[in-house]
Amino acid sequence: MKPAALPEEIHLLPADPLAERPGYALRRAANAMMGDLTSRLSAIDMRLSDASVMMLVQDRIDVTASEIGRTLDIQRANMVPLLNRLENAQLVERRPLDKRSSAIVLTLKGQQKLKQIEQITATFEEDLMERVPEIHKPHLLPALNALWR
Amino acid sequence: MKPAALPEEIHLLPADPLAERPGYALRRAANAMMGDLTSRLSAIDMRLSDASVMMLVQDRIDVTASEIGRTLDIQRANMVPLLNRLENAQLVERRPLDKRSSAIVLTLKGQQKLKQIEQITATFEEDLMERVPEIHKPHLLPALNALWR
DNA sequence: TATTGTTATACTCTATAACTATA
DNA sequence: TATAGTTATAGAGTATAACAATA
Repeated sequence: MKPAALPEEIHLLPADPLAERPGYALRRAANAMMGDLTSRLSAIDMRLSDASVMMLVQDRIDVTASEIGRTLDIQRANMVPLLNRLENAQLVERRPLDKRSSAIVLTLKGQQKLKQIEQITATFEEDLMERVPEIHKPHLLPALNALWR
Repeated sequence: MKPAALPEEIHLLPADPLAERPGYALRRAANAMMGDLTSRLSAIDMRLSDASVMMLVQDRIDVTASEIGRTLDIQRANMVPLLNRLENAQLVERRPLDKRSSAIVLTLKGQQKLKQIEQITATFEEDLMERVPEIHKPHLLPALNALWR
């Protein structure tokens, strides 16, 4: 049985019929979100993927480039230029674990940059969730995570 | 006040701390969704953007390339190769409205293709929503639309 | 004067294949 | 034998700037 339309949808005319499609709405929402966050992070010379790597590295010890890639769904090959950029900016270091792999660790400068990243993302997430009506708010994250985890 | 954690989150250990971030979850969910749908649509030689254009054109009369672009957030310049592809595949026609703009209309073949698109997307959307726990389901679409509309 | 369609181009992100050195 | 790191490259998708013709 189809659930009844929720209050805030009733008055919306389908000027764009695609907006009723969950896949389309998901795509547009993600694009809007990424555009906004990309622009905010560019103020501190960070890309989305840079920031996600920095945040992941913080929480783990002896994490390798391959592990980061598997966790964040970034191809192993694409981790190389990404980490090179971060290393050239002296934000991370490669510390050899054995003769073929290295732990990626934040430098002091990297830890400072991470604080900026966290300020920006915290404000960003507030602004993001502020747009969502109160009734829907607690459902968004678990619904999204159900779609990919 | 922060709402209490919902039941299905309680047992989840934050193996990936980024999964608690709504922006990150939105990005991953959208990527997973797009990968799936892209692969399904490739079976009938359609891309995501092709399918969205076909579905939009169906519902409107005398819609121009520029209007489609504005509605779907596709640059005017990028509409040209897209529509050329669809026209070469004899799925749409350009019907001159005046001396500078044309209405984009589905051909008979295009209408048949659209039926295939609708079958695929309907099944896709069922599979997509099936992954979302019942309590969250009615909240997903309105929450997503609040993020970009 | 603003808009449409168009061309050409550049840039980012992502994917793939292959290679070596090591576990 | 499988995996880590790397190189090189190719492909999507998207963005920008410019132009002629027309509203």
